[in-house]
Amino acid sequence: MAPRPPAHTRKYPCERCPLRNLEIFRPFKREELEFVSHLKTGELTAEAGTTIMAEGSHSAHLLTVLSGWGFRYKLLENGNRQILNVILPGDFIGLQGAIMDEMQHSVEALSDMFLCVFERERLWELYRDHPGLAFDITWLASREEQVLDEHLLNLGQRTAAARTAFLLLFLFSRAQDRGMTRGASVTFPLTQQHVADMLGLSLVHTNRTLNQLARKKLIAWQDRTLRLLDRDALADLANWDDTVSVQRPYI
Amino acid sequence: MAPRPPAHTRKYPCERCPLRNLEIFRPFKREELEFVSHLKTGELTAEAGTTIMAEGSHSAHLLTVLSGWGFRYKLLENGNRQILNVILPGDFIGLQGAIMDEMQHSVEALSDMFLCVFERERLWELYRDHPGLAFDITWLASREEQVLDEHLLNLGQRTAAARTAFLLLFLFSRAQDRGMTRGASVTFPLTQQHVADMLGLSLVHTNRTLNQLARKKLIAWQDRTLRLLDRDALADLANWDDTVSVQRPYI
DNA sequence: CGGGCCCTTGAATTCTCTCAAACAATGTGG
DNA sequence: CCACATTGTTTGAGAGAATTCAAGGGCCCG
Repeated sequence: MAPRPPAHTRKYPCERCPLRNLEIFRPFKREELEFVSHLKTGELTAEAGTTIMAEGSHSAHLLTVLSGWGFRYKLLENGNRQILNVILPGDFIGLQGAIMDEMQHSVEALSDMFLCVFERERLWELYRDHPGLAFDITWLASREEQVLDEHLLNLGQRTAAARTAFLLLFLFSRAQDRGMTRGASVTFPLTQQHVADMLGLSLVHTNRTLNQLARKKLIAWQDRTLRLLDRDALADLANWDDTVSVQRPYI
Repeated sequence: MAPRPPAHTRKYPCERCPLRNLEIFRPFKREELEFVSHLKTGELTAEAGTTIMAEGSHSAHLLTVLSGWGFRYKLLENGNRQILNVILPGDFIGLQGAIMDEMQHSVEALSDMFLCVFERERLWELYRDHPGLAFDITWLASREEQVLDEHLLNLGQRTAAARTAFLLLFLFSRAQDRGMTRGASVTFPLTQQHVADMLGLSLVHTNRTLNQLARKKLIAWQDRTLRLLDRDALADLANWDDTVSVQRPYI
């Protein structure tokens, strides 16, 4: 990472952060905005397929996603991969690495991504001087915990079809909150292998399950575009609560 | 919960908190101890089998476990239960309810438990006046996230035998850190149904898998006592990293 | 003694995986 | 423009894993 460039060279100074236009994100107070702007040390572009953080490293950076898709994962010795969650705009990356000693998972870009870079060392200043922001970070960690709880329930207790329906609804509505959908469609950068690795299913079985959902006209997925054709039926299949998304903070 | 009793009626005033004797827990600074003592509003005894917090409620309390075992879980409409994690001394309960609007999971006591009660409303004071403690809370949330990541990997990518071995090692070493083991034995208040609900396996299959581990002389489990007979073989089976536990904070 | 809870076992069924092969779409270099 | 490699999807078939259903046993407690 280059040393901090003058703020005016930033593509997205915090005052014009693209996330600020989305209803899903809670607006900053003025002094918080100033502090976050001061915390920011750079910007990062990652091409699809790039590893952004590696398990075992203790990254010097905290990142906030401004655009694009990524995912967090862990590998087993035998090469099996478990995708832990998909990462979307507003998500905060690297907290584990900043708080514990090292990252216990890796992060990879699914599409080209644009990210905001913060110095890990300054996290302490944030806790000391901006309890509201500290609270926001805890909010984010707590929300991620909630999501993981839901995924655990999904893997442990649902059948392959329900599990898949749940995942697609989950990803779609997260994308929707971020203005990345058009009607019932999203540009969807995952492959079936990613879905399989997220659900703990084999690729073959994932394929058959997806085709089964497509045959029943619940979804259509071609050319990197996912369409939810019958959201109610999907929600029903997956026991999905269609609760309204509340505003969330970001850093 | 009774209104705050005078501090001297406490069974465990914070200065004599039983957790302070355990190496696994990071000691407080003096002023932190004072503040936490002031934050504490009571104590709670829960009998085995009691529901301590219910999904959907927005509990007024934050709890720290002083002794005993419990678990967090979610239910599906069909009655299926996913146990998300086991709760042991030092664990902090109810953060989700305090930060988001309501709890998305329930908590039940596995054995008799003794807990420390904090007023949820005062959490904000903690963030405002004690950034070190705020950081500790984030640490705990972040650590729980890490554990959930590991469980997701466990459910998604390991076979029943490896999954079971992993869980037993996980629980045993957590109990060990808290001084609850004697040699290779723990008093283990879970039933096979709990293990099944934690691993996403049926009771019958869990039983067969446990018996298989017992037949291979890796474990012995009778009379609420679990013994790890061959920890190396278990670790090998489960791809277990026997990393030394680092000190953790508590509130 | 009866009821409840937990563990155990057998048998049949269903789900999911692995192996193997083929196909489509895309991009590259010759 | 074609041959070829690469990546992602699809299908069939057989094997293996895990589930369900059913029943019995042990133990504790009222």
